[in-house]
Amino acid sequence: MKSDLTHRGPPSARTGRPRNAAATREAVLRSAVEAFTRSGYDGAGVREIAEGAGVSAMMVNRYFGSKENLFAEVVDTSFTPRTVVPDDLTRLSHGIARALVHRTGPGADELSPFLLTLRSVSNPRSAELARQGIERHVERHLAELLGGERARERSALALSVILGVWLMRSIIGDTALLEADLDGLARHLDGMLAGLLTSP
Amino acid sequence: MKSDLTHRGPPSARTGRPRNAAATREAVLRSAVEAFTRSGYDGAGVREIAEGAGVSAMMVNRYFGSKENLFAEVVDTSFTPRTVVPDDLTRLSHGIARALVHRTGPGADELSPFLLTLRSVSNPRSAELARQGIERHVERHLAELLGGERARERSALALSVILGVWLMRSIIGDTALLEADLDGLARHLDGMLAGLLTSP
DNA sequence: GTCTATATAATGATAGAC
DNA sequence: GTCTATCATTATATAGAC
Repeated sequence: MKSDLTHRGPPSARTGRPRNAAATREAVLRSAVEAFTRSGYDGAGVREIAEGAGVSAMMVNRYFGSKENLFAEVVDTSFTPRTVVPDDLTRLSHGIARALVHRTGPGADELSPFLLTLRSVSNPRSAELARQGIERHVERHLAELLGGERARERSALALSVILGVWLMRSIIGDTALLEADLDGLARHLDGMLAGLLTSP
Repeated sequence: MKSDLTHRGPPSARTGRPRNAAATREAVLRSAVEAFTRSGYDGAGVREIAEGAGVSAMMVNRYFGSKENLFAEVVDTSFTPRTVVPDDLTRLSHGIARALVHRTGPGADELSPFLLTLRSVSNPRSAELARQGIERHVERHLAELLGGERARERSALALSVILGVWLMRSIIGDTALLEADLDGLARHLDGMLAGLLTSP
């Protein structure tokens, strides 16, 4: 059957994007961030990712070699902007607690490296890639910010709390946490993190 | 091809178990607990579960209707014995912290409702079933133990910490948490949980 | 009560045309 | 640079024999 260029065809016909390797790669990567964050490593298919980028499924392997390689790049892309752990130490626990409560509420933005991690840990390969992302990006950064003894360990523990709350509120949808008073929640989290983040 | 009863055939030939509906059901359920805990809802297949029980894949749907129904029973089975949250209030946070560190170390037993939950949250259906299991079993129990104001909310927050640590140590395998001094880790966790579990 | 065999759909990856 | 078409595999679920 001949292709109908008014409905199907190369990207230029559908998206206005010209045939361009870099632009296509970028579009696939962006679509992959969304799909993997929404459905996890196993739950997102290469067809779905390709469709989100307006290209055929073949392009995914063309530019990234395999689904696993694509996921590795997605992890780095997703962890690069820091939005939960602030850049300075003043009122660190307070800032993290507020951001955490705010970004795990209903209707919050659905693009977070923590969501990506939580939904991809059931597969050992993607879990390992997520581990590297966490350690190299947020954990190391927070540990440098903290300094003092066992900074790395305290940083990892703080991240455990962040991941646990993100899981219970955003993914599991625990009733008590979703109906809780937001200020009270933030106060509890602030208290827990403060004991961890202030040098022992 | 004719079946060779010395190698294949009904369960009585392989496992010594007689043809018995209740025993077969039980065997499938036990195998399913292991498989879902090891690989999560999407990662575990009915063939694999059936093989672990020494029966054919057909038996799974015969006795449980569908994979999803089977998972619902697995959640209840897995959450029923309480091993992390103790039954009395004395030194509650201390007991939880110690049990948590002990059961998330390398070589710890691999059968926990928290592992089952963490590896099944990427699928919305199994995540919802896990939510019900958490709320009806551990969260409610711990809240009753706590009493006081916002007991349910504080219970859910404590479970967030437990899940977060379990995730980072057992599943993600965070280097800093696996190499950390165990007593120091338990002390930090005790401190965080104590502020949460003692009435505000 | 349990089996083999099959229906149906979806997956990641690849070959070859244009 | 991108496509269509297809490969080989795997998934859950079901039909019918014994």
